Amino acid sequence: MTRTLSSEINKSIGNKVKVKGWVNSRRDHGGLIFIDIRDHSGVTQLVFQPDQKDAFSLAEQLRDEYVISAVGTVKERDENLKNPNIESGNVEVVVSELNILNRAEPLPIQVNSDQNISEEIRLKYRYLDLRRTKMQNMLKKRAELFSFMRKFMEQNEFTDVTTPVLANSSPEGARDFLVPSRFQQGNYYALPQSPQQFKQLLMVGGVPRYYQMATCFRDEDPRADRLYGEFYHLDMEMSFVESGQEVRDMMEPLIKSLVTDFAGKTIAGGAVVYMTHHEAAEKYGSDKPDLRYGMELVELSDILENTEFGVFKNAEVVKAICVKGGAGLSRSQIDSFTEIAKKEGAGGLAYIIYEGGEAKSPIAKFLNETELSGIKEKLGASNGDAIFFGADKRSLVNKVLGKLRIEFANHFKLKDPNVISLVWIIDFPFYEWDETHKKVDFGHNPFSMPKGGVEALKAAKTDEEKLAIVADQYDMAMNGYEICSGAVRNHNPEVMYEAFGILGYDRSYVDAKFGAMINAFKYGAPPHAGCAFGIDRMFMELMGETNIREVVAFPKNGSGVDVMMNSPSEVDPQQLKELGL
RNA sequence: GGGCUCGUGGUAUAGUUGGCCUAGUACGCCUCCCUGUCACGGAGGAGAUCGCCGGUUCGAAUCCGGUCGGGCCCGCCA
Repeated sequence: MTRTLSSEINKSIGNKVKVKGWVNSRRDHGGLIFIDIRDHSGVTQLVFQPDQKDAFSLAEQLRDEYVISAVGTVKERDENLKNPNIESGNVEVVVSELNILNRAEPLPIQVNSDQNISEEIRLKYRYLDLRRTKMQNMLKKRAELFSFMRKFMEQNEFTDVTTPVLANSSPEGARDFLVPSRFQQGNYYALPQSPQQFKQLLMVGGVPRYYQMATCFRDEDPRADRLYGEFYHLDMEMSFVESGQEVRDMMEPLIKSLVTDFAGKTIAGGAVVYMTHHEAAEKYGSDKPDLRYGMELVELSDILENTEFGVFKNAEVVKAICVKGGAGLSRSQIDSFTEIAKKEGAGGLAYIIYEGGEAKSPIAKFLNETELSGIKEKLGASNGDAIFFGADKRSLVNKVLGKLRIEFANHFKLKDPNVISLVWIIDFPFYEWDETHKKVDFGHNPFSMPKGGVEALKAAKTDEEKLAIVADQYDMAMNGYEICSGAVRNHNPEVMYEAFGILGYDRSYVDAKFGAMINAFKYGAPPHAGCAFGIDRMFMELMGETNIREVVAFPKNGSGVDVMMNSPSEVDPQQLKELGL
């Protein structure tokens, strides 16, 4: 007699079976006891009758979450006793022999109900939380995802290479986790923020196509879409590639297939959209736009060229978005959107509401007829809609309206959960303006290749010219989240020196910080490019979750604490002594 | 580092313009009854100094100050 799973029990009518699992619920009728036994595959009803005296009296002791094994005969239920709500509802196991494998105290959280439980408690008792069906499915689905991605990479002849977890601190980027060295006291390893340098060195090492399900470590404040501490990249790199297009063409089929085949959802507009970084900022006020809904930012400079309205007249740019059905917003709702705009840095939030054939607006009296009709026409507004304005510096207007666009989409529930928006954002600026230090600095990582190569770098003299340089660098946005970042890498030491030189760093700085890479590039580095997908975030979106901790077995909380394991924790002084600390 | 917000039996919550609160409800837990339930049902019961400290007041879950913890956001995340 073999062990039978709940999901298989329907096939065993008339057979003697052994089932093992947890007591999901009990219904003790005095002279008849029902126990729902749960295993990873589902739930089965066990019946205990008084004629099986030993089993029956033992069954009276059962409580929720006791671990049991039972031997009995699978019986088809009478028609009126079938339960269509569970997979095994047509049968039940009439038990002749019961074993209590382990008892359980009353659980701090109920596993067999859908009651809301605070995340704090769930994380503290994660091992119980994971028993819930939803979490069981999540774990299975996540394993499926990893397998799905691996198969794709293997089919395309990528070589899985594991890279060190004890690595070096990177000079740019996020805060590192440091590991003190026992041999070299006073020196530290750092856990890698990504295998960036290793994978580029693999290219130099003659690996044509590399990939890895890489653990990345960053000691930065978490968010709902950002795990604390560690997360997973689908990291890949290809050699003898000179354009980002080759990387995107390689990976795009995987992502599309993840949306349709793996998640069973639809791609917004049926295809992956291409957009430059500049266009994304101007049309959507974001470098990771969600294209499941419209509300594009529309520039009104031409219409308002000669406006008398001071706020518009003095602004660098005036843009607006049209909110369909926005006329239905209440005064207090508009106020709360105004608050959001102010929080983003706007002075206020001007609007026009089209209602009953009229344009109602606190600013209408400052605009003439031509301007009013021009605005309405250009935004495509009609009765029942509302237009919201941004008038300020261009970057601020884009940011504010971009944020409002998302807020309105949430308010009007425009994000279809069955549709996934995929956008490649290309042509990222090579440098960015660092407002904190009032200087030009690297926007992303310093390893990208500027379009136009070393000549483009040498030609740029002013800050403005430097900021206009574009990198062959690209992101993919999924439903408004950045899920991938990649670039054609800079494999030429001279370009590397020049890229840093422009920012005022001399050769010795580059040699000191990126010695291994610079050295390697001197010995025949092939041109190469690649990218990395944030697996956890992508999985979250594919599963329709809004909190990334929902799709990870054992996440840290917002303070970087594992409340179940109690880490981080103090260590034995002897351990510190060995490390010279 | 900053902003917003939450903290009430094991769990989820009501109460939060001070007194009708001796803190209500649901699930869970305990005892008893029950041979067809499947969110079983019925009867009874235990369990909370309302995160913590201090203050205001005749009176504080409720107001004030501080503190601890959670969540969301800004900064940060090459």
